[in-house]
Amino acid sequence: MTDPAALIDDLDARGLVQDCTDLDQLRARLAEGPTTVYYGCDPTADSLHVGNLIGLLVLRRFQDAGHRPVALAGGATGMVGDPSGRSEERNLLDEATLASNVAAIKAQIGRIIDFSDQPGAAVLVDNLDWTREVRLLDFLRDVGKHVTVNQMLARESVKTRLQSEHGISFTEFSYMLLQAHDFLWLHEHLDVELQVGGSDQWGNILGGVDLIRRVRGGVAHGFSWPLLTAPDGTKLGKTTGARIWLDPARTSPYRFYQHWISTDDRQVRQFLAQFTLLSLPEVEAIVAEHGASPERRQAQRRLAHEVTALVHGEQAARDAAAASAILFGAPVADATPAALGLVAAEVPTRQVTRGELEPGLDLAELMAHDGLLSASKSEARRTIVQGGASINGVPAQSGVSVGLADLLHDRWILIRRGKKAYAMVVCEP
RNA sequence: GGGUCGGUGCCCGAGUGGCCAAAGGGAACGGGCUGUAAACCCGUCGGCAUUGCCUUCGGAGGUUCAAAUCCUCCCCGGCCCA
Repeated sequence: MTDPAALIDDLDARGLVQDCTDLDQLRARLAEGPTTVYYGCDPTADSLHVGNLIGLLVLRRFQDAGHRPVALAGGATGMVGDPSGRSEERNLLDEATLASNVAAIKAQIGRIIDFSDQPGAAVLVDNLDWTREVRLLDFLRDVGKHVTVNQMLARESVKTRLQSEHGISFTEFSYMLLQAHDFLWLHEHLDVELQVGGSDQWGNILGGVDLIRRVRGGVAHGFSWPLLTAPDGTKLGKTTGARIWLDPARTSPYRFYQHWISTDDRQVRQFLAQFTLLSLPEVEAIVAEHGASPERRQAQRRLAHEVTALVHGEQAARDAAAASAILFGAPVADATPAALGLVAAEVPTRQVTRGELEPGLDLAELMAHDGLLSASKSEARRTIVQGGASINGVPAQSGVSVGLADLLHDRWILIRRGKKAYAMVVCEP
């Protein structure tokens, strides 16, 4: 992508531009030469999730186009809590938790963006570094004076919360000022001229753009991409537990891969464009091929491979694909030891000894153990009663146990719940 | 600070002394149909246990044979007033 202006067109064509301060002005600025872009995420957990992946990939696209990305881990803003997209006040995290979260997140960001020591190399910052020492009076005078409460109240996220019975604390209300201050600081110290974020961040981004103009008389840009939606276009219930994490300890590469495999036809083009680094012509070719025979799920397979490789590496993506082929393909009983070993590495496992297996282990007990496949024993039992559980591919009856006789190749037992959830019992010889 | 309304299961929300593990909706989960899809249909949806038992309705006490429902105090929030 040698033509700098092409970057914006590319982002636009990928459906990544929802709002922009001034698209033409931004194009013109990018045409002048390399700039510095920033994207931030708050360390609310010890891992990022796929929602953050879009932002990291946008930074990556800028980096690939010759610009310098700044990734911000919000050690300070995380202490306050962003009210955007939230119907209720957040629980505050303590400083130690936040610090370890920031460390974990930094590692994940490093896998998507290149921080190596080269000209124009990416920078990773933590806003706690410059926010911790800010004194309250200075902040009120230097930042607060430039913003009217009238504007702040007009914010959609604030309005919603004002109308809700939970209200909004001053802490969260102040969040937008902190983020605006971040942009200002980055503008002054790292020459950041552009902030990007999901559309829920649009108000916060504009706050920073305004602040920079008022305080420095400087020009800064911002744009946002649309938030992920459900296949039918409705809002995604993001508070539900269905989050897909980048941390392999939270979401195994196999589960991660499967998440993308399950993509709805209606969204597969969008996801290929937004979650992979494939060129748009490639994406269109894949989509066209998929359209010709959707039942083959070629687009989903490619999507799953690309994203898994980006986050977990090429080998992990291949292993996940191989494991999927076994679990959704040939009868389990025919699987080779090598294949089963691969599966065992990709799905949740339970180690047992021959001694434990000898008298037989209750299936429901096994499925519920440490949440292996079910949240509770009752839930596991229900699944079994409903015919949703199987041992080595054979539907399980209520009350059955697994024992030494079930071992495949004298080592493994494959348990399935429903159509997609697998776990492996591993018996060390 | 005063008045007033409210805090129910993952979420929303009914319930105002026993028939309440608690209506209804959403989410989620299992089955059917399929393409590891969508839509649709059926079922499940606090926990443990083979009729049953245990823990839940902001928190702590109390009244009662019996409380999510009544009383007291406390915590949290909305609205109005100051």
